[in-house]
Amino acid sequence: MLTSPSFDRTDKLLAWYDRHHRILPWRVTPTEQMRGAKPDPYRVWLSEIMLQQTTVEAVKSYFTAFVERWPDIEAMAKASEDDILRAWAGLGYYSRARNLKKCADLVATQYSGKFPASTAALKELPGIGDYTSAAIAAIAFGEPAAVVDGNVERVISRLFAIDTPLPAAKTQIRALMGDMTPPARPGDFAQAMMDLGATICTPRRPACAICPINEGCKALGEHDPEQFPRKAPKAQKPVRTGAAFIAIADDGSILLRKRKGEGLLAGMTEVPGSGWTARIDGDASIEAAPFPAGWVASGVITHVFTHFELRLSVYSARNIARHTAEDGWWSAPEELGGEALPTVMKKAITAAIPGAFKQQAKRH
DNA sequence: GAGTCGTGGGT
DNA sequence: TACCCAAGACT
Repeated sequence: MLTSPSFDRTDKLLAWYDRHHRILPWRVTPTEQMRGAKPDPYRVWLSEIMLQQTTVEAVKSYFTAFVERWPDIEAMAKASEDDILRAWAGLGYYSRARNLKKCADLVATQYSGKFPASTAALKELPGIGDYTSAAIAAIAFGEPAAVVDGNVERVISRLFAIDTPLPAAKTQIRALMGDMTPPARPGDFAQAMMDLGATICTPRRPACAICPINEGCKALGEHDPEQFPRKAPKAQKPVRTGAAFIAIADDGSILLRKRKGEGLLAGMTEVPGSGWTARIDGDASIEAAPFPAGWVASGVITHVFTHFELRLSVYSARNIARHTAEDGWWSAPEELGGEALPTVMKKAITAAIPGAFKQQAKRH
């Protein structure tokens, strides 16, 4: 008799997930769910925001620290945005942290501390778009939503050998994902597709021989799976220059200030510098100094952002009197690690003060 | 649809 | 080395 290929695939993938799912701090395993445990919408939401364009390994320690400090939405709503930004520092894409706080406030006040359960309502919340709304609805609330992230795009574009390049193919991919998603266990199915993409159907050298749904994979049968998904070539990134000034007081404190606006690194902490942007070079010379002092060239650091590369000339001066600074604040050496300093700023400070940030060993 | 928005790891 | 890429959202 005829069997439905899509049902076969869905069934096989769920069976594979039951045996081979990754163990992750935010995940409730199939076994735990069978014993009655349910995913906490707050933890699902927090993990999904952190995971946007960010590797699982990078997220783990941040997620653990966040849920320890803010165990529920009410706790996070009580926190200040600056507290959130300090805890988020280093994870990147800082608008996520600002939207995290906005969303926590909204859910706490407008939804009585309970996340709305549908993709449509979730998508209205700040920082929650097509992917995240579907992921939360499927994982936390059992809605059979089509969860499409980069992994799913890759898996489906290979299964069906989709020649349309991304992102134009996204509508078609979402429809196909919707067809495959089962009414039962939609959250596990979504996570199964993502685990498959992360561990088997990888961007390069996919392990097709051990793929649980390799049967009927069009890319495997007729093409080179590695050639999917098709993507438009990306533009090269320009190189920008600028200057950063490390003003050091007699007790070792460093002068910091807060970045304004809503764009790059908005709301984060920085050292004084020239006004570089993604599009415009800043003054890389000592003339950009915030005030006269015995500035000494302390090297040039390079930092690569998503769409441009920044070369910062770093200058430092010691024994600066505190009243010299007109704005900002002085941060003592032992407080520096707790500031909302993005990585590019930590690099600049380290160029002038090699021991400023003692790296703590990561446990694996 | 195309830009903007971080960072670290892998090849 | 110089790329590529990772559970995208927002404008």
